[in-house]
Amino acid sequence: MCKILVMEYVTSKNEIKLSKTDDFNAKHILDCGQVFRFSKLDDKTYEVRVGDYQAIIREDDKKITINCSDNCHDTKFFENYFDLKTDYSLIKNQLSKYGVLRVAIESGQGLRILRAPFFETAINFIISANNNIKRIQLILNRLCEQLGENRNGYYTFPTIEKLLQTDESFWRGIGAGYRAKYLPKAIKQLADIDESKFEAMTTQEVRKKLISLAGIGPKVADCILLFGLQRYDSFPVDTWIEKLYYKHFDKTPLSRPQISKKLIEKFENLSGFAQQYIFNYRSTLSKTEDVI
DNA sequence: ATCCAGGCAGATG
DNA sequence: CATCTGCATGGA
Repeated sequence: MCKILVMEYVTSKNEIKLSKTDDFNAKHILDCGQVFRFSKLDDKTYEVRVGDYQAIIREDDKKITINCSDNCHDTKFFENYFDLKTDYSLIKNQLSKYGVLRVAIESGQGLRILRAPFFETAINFIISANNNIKRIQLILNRLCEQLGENRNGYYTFPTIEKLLQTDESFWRGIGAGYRAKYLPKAIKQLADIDESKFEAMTTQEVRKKLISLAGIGPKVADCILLFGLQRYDSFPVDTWIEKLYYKHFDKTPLSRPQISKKLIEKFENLSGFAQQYIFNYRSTLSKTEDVI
């Protein structure tokens, strides 16, 4: 048993228990487009899969329980994945000074940015381009069913070795569409990257490197930076963020990279967190609404 | 049936 | 530098 200062939680074997808190909400964590391999099992239970591992999250009246799959051996992987040592009350306080964010923060209580593995995140977001979340999930589930391992109840994410063997027709076959033609190339390029070299690089330098890879442009790079490399001075701007920007920030037309730049100047090192609260707020957009 | 989704690559001003 | 076009697929 161990006890941590910030968000109180205890661990034993493969289980994490935290008292009911405003800083952990499975729906908000999973349902805001940073991760795609998850399922809602019932009203109080979610399952999330990442790499070789799986976790079951149960939200009871007074506590939240995270059960990690046996192959985790302990709870360390998911303690890190859910970033349990980061104090979100601090982040929320800082961001609340921006009036426009208050409602988004309030409605996104318990949202957390995951510390997802770099390689898997890169593949996920190459597939995400000009796609929708449902279909991204569909494609990734097919990928794992075909190339991952069946661990009695869930499929793992394929190894790099397996992915290096894929060709364009494989990706077409699982519904990746036109993204199929650059996925095999991107996988080879990603496999050649030594992630530890990023540590000495600025966010802009890493971003430039990512954009040089097949199928990765500014937006996908920003998602990889934020979710896979914990670069919180990133602000991915997709169609939803663009609409919300015009609705809540400024009507003046700008390109997406310009919107991103402007919002990073505003939110600085908390840009990524601000971005997720805003993205989580996208459900408030009605489909017929005229946004410009 | 038409539109759209966590956009990118390549071509053209 | 900015802007324009083609691109696969499945759900609404």
